[in-house]
Amino acid sequence: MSLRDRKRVRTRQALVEAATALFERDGYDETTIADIAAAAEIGTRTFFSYFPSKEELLFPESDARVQAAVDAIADRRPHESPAEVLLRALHRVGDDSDDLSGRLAALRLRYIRDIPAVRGRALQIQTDAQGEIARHLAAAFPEQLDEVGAAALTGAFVGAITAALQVLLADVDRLDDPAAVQAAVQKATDVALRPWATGAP
Amino acid sequence: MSLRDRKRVRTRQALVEAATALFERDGYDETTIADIAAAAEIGTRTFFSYFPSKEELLFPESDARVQAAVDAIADRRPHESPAEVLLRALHRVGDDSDDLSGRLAALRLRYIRDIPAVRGRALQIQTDAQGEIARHLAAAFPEQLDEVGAAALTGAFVGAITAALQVLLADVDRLDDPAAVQAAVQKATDVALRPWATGAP
DNA sequence: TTGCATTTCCGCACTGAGTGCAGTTAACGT
DNA sequence: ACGTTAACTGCACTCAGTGCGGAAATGCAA
Repeated sequence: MSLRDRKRVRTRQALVEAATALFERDGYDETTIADIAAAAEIGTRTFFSYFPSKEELLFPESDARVQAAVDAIADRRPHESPAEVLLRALHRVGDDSDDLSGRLAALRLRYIRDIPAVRGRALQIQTDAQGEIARHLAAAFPEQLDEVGAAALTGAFVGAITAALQVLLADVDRLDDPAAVQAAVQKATDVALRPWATGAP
Repeated sequence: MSLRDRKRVRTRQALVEAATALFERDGYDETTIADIAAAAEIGTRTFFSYFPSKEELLFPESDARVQAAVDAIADRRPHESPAEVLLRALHRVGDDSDDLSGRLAALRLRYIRDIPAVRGRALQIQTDAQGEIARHLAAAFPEQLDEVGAAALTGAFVGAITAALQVLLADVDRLDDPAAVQAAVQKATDVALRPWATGAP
């Protein structure tokens, strides 16, 4: 890894940290990109060569989570059903929960609730990830699933979990308490997947 | 209904029509709010007292569809299960398909696919509608569903249909052909709900 | 019709996100 | 050490969206 690359990674990291601190101190809307860039000691214009928009600062590693799910699908054992594999994949994403502690994650949860632009972006990312997972799932089970069926199955699981989680998190006032959030995630998956737990299709 | 109110409705309508025409002619990004306001013969500033943002022009009656679903839930027959009622409600939303013809609807579908800001807003609206429907469903079946369970059920259905539809619409190049779109919607619901069709929970 | 209150309209000035361009700086490979 | 390539950054710009204050239109009562 070259000096250039290392520097780039370091600057990117600095931007996320600066943004986290400023968001915590002043709030999302009150923090401008110019502020963040200044705090990370780069020019305002340069910010946009690291992140295409302000919202993206809150989702710095969304690719890695998708990758984890895709890997989980690839690791399937020969006798597993599509639903079982998908469940394992989604579980692995949820377990990526060093992400649930962390100040940025707490901010993210709060802003997904409170700030429309962030919620919109989060939903987009989720939809895209869902599509990617569905594509891999279909590829892994060519006999049992076509693209549409895989999308429907994935959409049902993700939709159920997300919707349940949204209700549960609405009541959590301390979004920076990892235990509370983790408990909500646990309960959401339990409730959402109960219908499948008995007689899985 | 007073003159004031009638005028307001007329102006709102004029804005949607002007926007539709300009979007069709020049494209979404190339059309500015100033253009639209000018075409509807109001000041640029006044636009924002009719719509809070440019995206909103594409969703001028999202409330009505939610209301249709809520009404469908209220109309339940005594023996119906939550899933059955929900299915009927979602079906009624899908059948609101004078919306599938219409130039605005075609633009909406295209832009949901192609323009991130519009996709984000569409997902937000869907999520909110989903939550509203789930709340009413829970209220209609207090013995069988709590808020979380209702959200999960609704999320599963909507998620499945939406995901299936997205795959199917990706292949439709003529989004302004109501028959093709209607067929995709039909197939999406069929595929998505097949797992429930047999042994419904 | 007149007069007054309320609502709507709309110009102005402003902030902040995001882009294109062009010049400079810094890292890279040789 | 030197030319090449990529990154940095200031500048000028467009556009979305907001706050404010005055002007115009509408509603209502006398």
